[in-house]
Amino acid sequence: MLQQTPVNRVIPRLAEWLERWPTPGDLAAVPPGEAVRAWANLGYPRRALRLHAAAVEITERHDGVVPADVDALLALSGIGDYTARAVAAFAYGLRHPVVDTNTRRVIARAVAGQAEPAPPSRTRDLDAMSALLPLPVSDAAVFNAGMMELGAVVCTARIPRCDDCPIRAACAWRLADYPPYSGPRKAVQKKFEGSDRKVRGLIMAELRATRHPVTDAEITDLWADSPQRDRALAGLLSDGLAIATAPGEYTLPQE
DNA sequence: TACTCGTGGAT
DNA sequence: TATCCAAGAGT
Repeated sequence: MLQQTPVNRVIPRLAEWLERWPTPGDLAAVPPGEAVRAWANLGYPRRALRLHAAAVEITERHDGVVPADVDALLALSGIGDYTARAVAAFAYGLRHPVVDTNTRRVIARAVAGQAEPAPPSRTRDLDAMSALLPLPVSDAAVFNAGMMELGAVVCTARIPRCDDCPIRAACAWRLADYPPYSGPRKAVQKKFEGSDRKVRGLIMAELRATRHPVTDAEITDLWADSPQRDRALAGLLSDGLAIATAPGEYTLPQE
């Protein structure tokens, strides 16, 4: 849920989710569409599908217990470099570097003296964090969490609160008098209004809103541009977020 | 590598 | 109002 989604938006949804499905086996026992429906408006609904798939994989391959091994975690659906190490470090207390967008920014500023991090690089990011990680196992997990929290609360992207920063005296960016970012510009995010994402979101909201099949006519009412509408629906079918139960009738995936 | 994938709060 | 950007992953 936290992948590309602010923590405060996740918290209430996570609470509902864990009450309904306390274990991977509980989630694996329901159709994937139920996970997509409960995902509600968290965004990127493919994550719900992958989380359900991971629950099935954990149930079948790991006796229903979330693995602690990073490679075993990486093999699960929807679990990548960040999430695998976050689970190993925060759920199991193991000593692994955990690098998210906040950590990358703190390292860029406090260590490298740059206003913004370079584009994410698995090798460079993990190496940089490994070099900072305390040796004691119990300290490592706290440090991982502390770097993320510092970036999320104090060393923020837009307006960093340097006056409140506990490491301001040692910050390389501050010591260099806040030089502006000079590296490669990150790709600008495309406009959401009028985008395929917008149309996919409209169709998904319709599918979530009812347990009856949604018809072509209802989907047509959602968006006027038919090529774009067709493209969005085809994409959802291809992703497995929607299935055709009959010609011109669609639901969330039922198995 | 570059692109795609939702949604909504903050500025 | 428009832009930014958020505990990334898959292809």
